[in-house]
Amino acid sequence: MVDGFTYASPTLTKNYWLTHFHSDHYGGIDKNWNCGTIYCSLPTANLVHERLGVERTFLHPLGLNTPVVVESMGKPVTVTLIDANHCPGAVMFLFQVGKRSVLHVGDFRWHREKMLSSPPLRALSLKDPQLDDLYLDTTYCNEKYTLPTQYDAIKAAVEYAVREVEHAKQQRERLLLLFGAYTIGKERIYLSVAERLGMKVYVDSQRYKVLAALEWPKERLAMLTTKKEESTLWVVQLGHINMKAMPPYLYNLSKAKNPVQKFDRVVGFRPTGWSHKAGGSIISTAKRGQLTVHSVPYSEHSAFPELLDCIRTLKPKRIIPTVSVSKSQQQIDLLLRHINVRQRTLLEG
DNA sequence: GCGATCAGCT
DNA sequence: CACAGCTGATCGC
Repeated sequence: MVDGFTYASPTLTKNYWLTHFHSDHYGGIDKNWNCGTIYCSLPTANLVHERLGVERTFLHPLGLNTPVVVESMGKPVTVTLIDANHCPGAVMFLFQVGKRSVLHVGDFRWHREKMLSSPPLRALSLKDPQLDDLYLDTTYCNEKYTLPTQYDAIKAAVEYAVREVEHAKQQRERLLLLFGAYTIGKERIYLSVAERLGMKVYVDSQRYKVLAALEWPKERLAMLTTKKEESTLWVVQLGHINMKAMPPYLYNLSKAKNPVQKFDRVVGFRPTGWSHKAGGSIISTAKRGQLTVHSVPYSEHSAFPELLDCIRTLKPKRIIPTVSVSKSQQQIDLLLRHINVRQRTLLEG
């Protein structure tokens, strides 16, 4: 049972698998969990314990790229965790039972070089026949979802941030940079900007606790501060990066009766794959008075061309979509149609 | 007044 | 609309 905790029951199975710590995947886990062992990565296990109150005895963290054997329903199952290139701690599960192999990607952003650097996955890509079942993150399973690489999206965001800071310096403006993020996810974009600008990153104490649970190297954790005065680069929830929620950030947010203006301009960065328009520049910008919002098409899900490369590489016998399951058949048809068109083109060419 | 659950919103 | 939540209303205690 992968990411299916709302269906959990002690009679069903004792082995549960959690791909990553996002609420739509861990739903069903709470502090009273007692249905069996939850296997996951170490960062995910830390968060399930600290944020959801599950006892460590129920949590079984596993390392990456190292096959382990778990007894399930009287049969030995070999399982390998592979980095999913999604949020911190996110993994894919490769299950092998006898001759049968199943890959559940959880949520993932396919990256050919990164993923084939995992020995078990590279071995799988070289075998023939390869994979029986592929449980696929079909979030962007449509031709219209072509996204820039994460590298290019981050590069664009860094350039915009540098330009904003230089402009503010010339104008002697007090500038606040805001970066939207989920509970976990979207860290690379604000860490890259902070590194380039030589700034610390302000996070509130709750977010600091979460990020401190991710087993980061200490130099990366040391880029963070929980004191607002120590940085003008702040991380806030994604829902605050809009014209309605940003005005309060111009002012002192304390409970003081008379708010004191602290900044002349607030510039928010909104990292989301949904904002992307084909053609034109990578980042789109909206301005109103002292507020600016830069939408950055930075995604932690695979774009459509990446999904095609994934299935061409792994050649699964069967694909099972895990996102917007109501249109699952159309999603598979679309993938297969593109694969077939490409194969025909190659043959004719 | 508290937590759990759910509709509504972004 | 999707994702990954957050806010506010309602319910049970």
